[in-house]
Amino acid sequence: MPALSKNDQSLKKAVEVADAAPNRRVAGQDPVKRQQILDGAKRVFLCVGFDAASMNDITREAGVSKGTIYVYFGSKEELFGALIDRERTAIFSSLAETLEEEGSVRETLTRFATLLVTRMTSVPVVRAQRMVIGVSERMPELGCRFYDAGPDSAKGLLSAYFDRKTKEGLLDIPDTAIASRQLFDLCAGGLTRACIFGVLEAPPSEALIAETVDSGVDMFLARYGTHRAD
Amino acid sequence: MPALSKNDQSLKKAVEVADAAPNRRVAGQDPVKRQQILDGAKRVFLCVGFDAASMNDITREAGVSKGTIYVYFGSKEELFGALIDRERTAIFSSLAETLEEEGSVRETLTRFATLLVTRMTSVPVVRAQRMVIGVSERMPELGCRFYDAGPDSAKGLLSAYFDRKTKEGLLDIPDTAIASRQLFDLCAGGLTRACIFGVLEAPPSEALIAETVDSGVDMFLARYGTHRAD
Amino acid sequence: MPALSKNDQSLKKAVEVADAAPNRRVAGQDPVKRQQILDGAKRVFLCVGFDAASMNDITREAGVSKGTIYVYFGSKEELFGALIDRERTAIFSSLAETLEEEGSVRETLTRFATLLVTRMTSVPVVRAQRMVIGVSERMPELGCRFYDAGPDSAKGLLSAYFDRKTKEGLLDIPDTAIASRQLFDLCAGGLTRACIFGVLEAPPSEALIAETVDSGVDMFLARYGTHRAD
Amino acid sequence: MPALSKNDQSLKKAVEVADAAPNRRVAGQDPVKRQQILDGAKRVFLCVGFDAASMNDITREAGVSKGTIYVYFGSKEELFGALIDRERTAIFSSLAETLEEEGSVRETLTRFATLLVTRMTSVPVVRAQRMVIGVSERMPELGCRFYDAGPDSAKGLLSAYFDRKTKEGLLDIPDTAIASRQLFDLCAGGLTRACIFGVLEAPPSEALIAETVDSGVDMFLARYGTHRAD
DNA sequence: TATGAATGAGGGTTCATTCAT
DNA sequence: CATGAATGAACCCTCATTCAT
Repeated sequence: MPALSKNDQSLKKAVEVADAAPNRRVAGQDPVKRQQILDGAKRVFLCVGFDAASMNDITREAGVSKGTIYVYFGSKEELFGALIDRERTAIFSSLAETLEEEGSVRETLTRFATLLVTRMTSVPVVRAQRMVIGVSERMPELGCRFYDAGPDSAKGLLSAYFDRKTKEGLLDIPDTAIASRQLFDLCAGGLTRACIFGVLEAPPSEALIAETVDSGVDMFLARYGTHRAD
Repeated sequence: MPALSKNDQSLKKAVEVADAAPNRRVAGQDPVKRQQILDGAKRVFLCVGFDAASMNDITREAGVSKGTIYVYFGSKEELFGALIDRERTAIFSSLAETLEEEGSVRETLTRFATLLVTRMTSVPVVRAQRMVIGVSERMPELGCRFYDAGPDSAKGLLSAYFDRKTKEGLLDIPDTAIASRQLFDLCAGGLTRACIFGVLEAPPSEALIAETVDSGVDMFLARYGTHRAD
Repeated sequence: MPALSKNDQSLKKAVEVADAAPNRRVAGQDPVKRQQILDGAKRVFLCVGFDAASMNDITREAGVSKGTIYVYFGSKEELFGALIDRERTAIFSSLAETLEEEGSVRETLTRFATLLVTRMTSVPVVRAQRMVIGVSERMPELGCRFYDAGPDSAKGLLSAYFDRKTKEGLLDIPDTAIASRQLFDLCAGGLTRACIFGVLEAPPSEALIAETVDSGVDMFLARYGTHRAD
Repeated sequence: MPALSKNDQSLKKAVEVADAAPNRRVAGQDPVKRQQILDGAKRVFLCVGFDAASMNDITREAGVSKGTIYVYFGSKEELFGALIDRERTAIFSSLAETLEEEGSVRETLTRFATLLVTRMTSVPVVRAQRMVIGVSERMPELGCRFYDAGPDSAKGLLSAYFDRKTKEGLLDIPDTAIASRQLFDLCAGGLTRACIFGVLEAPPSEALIAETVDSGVDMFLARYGTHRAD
């Protein structure tokens, strides 16, 4: 069918252009190649850390030449920073939704904390945190960026939620900033730290996460909950 | 000339013995030299981190030769591990005493937690943690050793204290292992993490520590305290 | 079919010609583009020298693409050689005229030598000489070309002038080739060498040039001048 | 026999110390190894110039490891500078003596200039000059050092000689600094420049040197000689 | 036994050249 | 035909480790 066929082609072309078609060449601007490099870098950095990772390894793993990497990223540090930014975004995305869904305060906090700790203790996230920490002496802004947009943003979401629930009379929290940090520390802090130090070789089991989160939420509500929290 | 010759030899030996201090020298067994090497290594590692520290720097700082270091420590990694073991011991020493001193449960926990977080967030300890984490991908057992004998041992002390106070009726804790981890996370976890990521450029102020610890102990006692806890 | 085919070809050619602006485009034959490349190369080479100049810099400075440069010049070395040839021509052009103008032998030689040494010691010419010398181990023919068409051609002009003046009885020169080299060395050699070695950071002042040239011409005429030379 | 045996050993030790025995190890202080490195560097630098010479090539040519080179010389530039200093010293040594020997002014100047030009146009000296010139844009002090201690020192010797002979009435030179530069330029300048540019592929023949020097001295004495100069 | 000079693989980065577009 | 993104060898230099003394 000619007409449709024509439309199909137009559509395809439009999509390609929208996708920044792989054949369009602008130095250091091809997003596919950029992701390819970041993927290779991720595999190498996650395995051995920043210092022990060599640009040669990344070259091999990413399947691009060394020169190409330097077109997209000015230095090893810049490449690392871009990688961390990308990963951090993925880690902490879509946490907010869990606070919007219906349910009691206990249910909501449990749901939120469970998702948070599951992510924070996943293998790649643990490795990412290790790396960021490992270089934070030399690249301090990287640690800040990771922390601010990561744990801190999670706490920001919580604070807003606490404000809301305090107004509704379901919680009674004098300082929501402190409270959100406490919930974070209680539920996610310990397991994350255990993973980061390598004490837990694998991510914690669902049961362990549940136990930890439940204990944490118990304690949190014992302190801040009103009789209507459950 | 016999007499003179004998004197010469005696003199020489005496000098050697004097030089050798009271210790018998067996390869890699002189504890003074071992400490000397570790002291030098500490200065260098803390300043620049594991990867950036060169054995030449350590050699210079320790005042011993390269070969000697390799007699005492088989590799750079082994040296680093030995250093971390020594430092960890120092960091968590004498915490137990704070639980033995008199005072209410609240006072005791506040005292313990304040000392703990002060140590955990001191500059050298933060650096040590960063380094351990940074290399834990390559040296996994190092992180475990640090964690087990560090945070975990602190929790062990707490658990024993909680058992005692639960028996005395001052606390009501169903699972003291969980409770000790919770207290640790509430009081020390957040500030330590902030330091490790470099968000806090300097150790937290006494006021911030006090606020954090007080909030944590408040919450802890809201959950586990009996009417007799204060 | 001939007719149609012919038309097709004509059409195609017409389009090509239209596209190609007034110049016929044959690979590497557009003299304007060639000069454009050489101009860019000159700026870069003079600034940083042969080895430190990157083809990327030249590309940027010349405003043409990398591939285009390689169409016009087979390699970096070839490009450099072409540049030097062009510059050399400019450096030693219009020297001949100074020998044609009227004036005594002393005046003429002084005029000629002053112009010569001024040019030889100008910043770009000094840099060009340095570069040629610096690569002459790797590109021996380049040095020859520069020398033959440069200093040597100047000497050629002088020789002819000496022949003329000897016939006129104003000079008495048994070997004009030797004499022209001597005048060159006396007047231009020393200052040029000082500039090339960097002992003179800037080109010599007019006064220094005058002094040098005057001393040189003095000596020259003391040897070769007749009583009628002045 | 004890006594003799003892003497033998002492003697051996003394000799070792005097020779700076190859086995005496002080980092970067073994003069034999230092010369070995310089010899290797000389071969490589002279062949391809500064930029094109790679430290790996020098490593191979010198028969020492890369690390060792960097113990003796902090960088490629420092190594190059040391090499040039060594060569320059050798080039211009023992020129002074030729001015002390007996003979007429003409004979003395001819002797001095012949030796000077022979050295300046020898293959290694030509190559050394090329290298120094090639890098003088980036290492200006190197060119100065070479020039000052080289050509300039030769001119210094000449000036002193001219002063002496002027006092003796054999020469009549108003400005001996200018005169010495003139003699240098007349006799050595042209041939040296021809060699440096590669126009003369091999050092000039003895005949060519003699012709050049004779013409130069002729002219020099025509200008500055008194009737008693020969 | 303690020393430290020597090793050489490997570090991050640059750049002349090529070739698909 | 012009373009410039991609290549990858080669650059200078560092440093964990060894071993002759």
